[in-house]
Amino acid sequence: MKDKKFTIPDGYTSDIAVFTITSESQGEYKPPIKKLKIMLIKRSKQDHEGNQNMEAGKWALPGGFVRPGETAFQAAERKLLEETGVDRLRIKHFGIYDSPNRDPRGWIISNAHYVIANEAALKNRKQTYDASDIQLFTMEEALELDLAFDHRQIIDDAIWFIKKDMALTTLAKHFLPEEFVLSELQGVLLTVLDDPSIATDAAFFRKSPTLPFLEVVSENGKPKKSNRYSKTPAQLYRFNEFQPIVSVYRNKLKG
Amino acid sequence: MKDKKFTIPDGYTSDIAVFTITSESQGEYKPPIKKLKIMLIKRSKQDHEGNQNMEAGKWALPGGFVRPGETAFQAAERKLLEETGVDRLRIKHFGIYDSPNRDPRGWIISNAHYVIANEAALKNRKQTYDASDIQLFTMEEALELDLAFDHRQIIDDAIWFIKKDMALTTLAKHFLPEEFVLSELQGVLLTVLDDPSIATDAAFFRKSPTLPFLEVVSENGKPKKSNRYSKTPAQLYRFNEFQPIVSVYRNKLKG
DNA sequence: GGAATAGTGTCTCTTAGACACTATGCT
DNA sequence: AGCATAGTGTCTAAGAGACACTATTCC
Repeated sequence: MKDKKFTIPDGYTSDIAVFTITSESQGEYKPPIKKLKIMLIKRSKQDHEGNQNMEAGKWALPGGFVRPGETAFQAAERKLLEETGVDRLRIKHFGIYDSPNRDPRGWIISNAHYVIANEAALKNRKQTYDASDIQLFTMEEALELDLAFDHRQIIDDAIWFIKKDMALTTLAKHFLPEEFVLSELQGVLLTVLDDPSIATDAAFFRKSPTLPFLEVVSENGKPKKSNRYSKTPAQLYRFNEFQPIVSVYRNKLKG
Repeated sequence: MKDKKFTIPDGYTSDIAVFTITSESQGEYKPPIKKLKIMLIKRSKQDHEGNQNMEAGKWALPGGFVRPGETAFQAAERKLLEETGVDRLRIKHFGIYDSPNRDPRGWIISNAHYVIANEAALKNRKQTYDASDIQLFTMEEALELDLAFDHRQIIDDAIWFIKKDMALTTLAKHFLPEEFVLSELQGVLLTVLDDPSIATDAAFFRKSPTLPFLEVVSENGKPKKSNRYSKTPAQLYRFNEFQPIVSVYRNKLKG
């Protein structure tokens, strides 16, 4: 770079809020209790190159510096794998944090991403040189921790984006297996949304089959059912590619 | 900064897509023709400090380098004022562009923002040292220009965000005067959205008064009317603070 | 009266929401 | 049979969409 008349940042990082929904079994033929959780790492004393780590001992979002030749997005993919052993997840950028004093090391710009991990995908998470511990926390737990940098703010914002995307898009599909039963979908939605049309069984079971982005699963021309969460076999559904669009000028509203 | 083990970007910039809706009068007592336009600047040969400017002569989004002690957001406000003389507008961040080869000068990270400018606010726009020309373009015109850097992509994305926010939020209010008539709102929405419930007069005029984020304007206890666009006086409305929320699991959908 | 914009009356069909009811299969 | 989950029947009230109609004002 020839022209240095302007000032350049001291660092460019990517942080990732990894969300999952855990299922706690309530016994056979019962739907499990689902909870939204976020994965955080405990920052170790040194990074994997032997340098002292800032904010060691505090809980933080996985993430780190973007390398040259990389976009923040690619860095997020790489760091997620490096720090947690988690791979092949959809990453979505949702914000940028560039306040000059957010990091004591200098002017560090952070890209915030969120990711939905199927609970199973997190099973092979591991400790790394950068993280002395990795754990899942509920939203309430996470916001009470002593968090590094401005990660509390980032997590707050991430939660808001998850809720918004859950209501406005078919995001829920990333929390579910390919084929699922309506009570599973209901459980996922209820971890984040609070709406009578979802919480009321009669309403939800009647409405769901008409949703254009859901379709029933068939096998040999017969509707495919599962009794994994109930004694009565329940219809299996899957998401199709339909991208719903809503508008405040068309529909009934909630404020 | 003591630790330089990682690589730092060569620059950090803010770009702003300034949108406005122009009104072309069709004569007295007629609603004007409204069009969504974007303000672009023609990059001059030198910047205001006398340095050679990259991509001179091409059309580009207003924007520039973020200064130390500044966030990208604050830089967007400052550059908008510097380059266009436009002030006091709401700026919204919508994306980040950090591909390593997007700018020939090096690894330049750009924050993309959009802004809604009332047409009147753009009236005092001016040429500056950085911009040899400033003009408004329709979306079709803008996407046919020879645009600097990856600004075509950024503009494409900005259009998508404007459409989304227009449908999902009360964004339309920033394109309208404080008090407005339903046909004005309809005109604004139709520049971006295409929906029978908006385009059909009977449907739109019946639905609008029930929208919770709109309220009728009164004066001395009487409904306040205007005949600026019609011979028959039309009711004036304003937006209130209601923030509508929609969900794909509740409402009728469009794909 | 004619033209143009701003609405309203009325009808039909669909949907939301509530509540009671049936269906299935394990123990 | 009892229990828990998965639905359906039926009613009511509200809303969407279509089409014709009225209302106001200027010329």
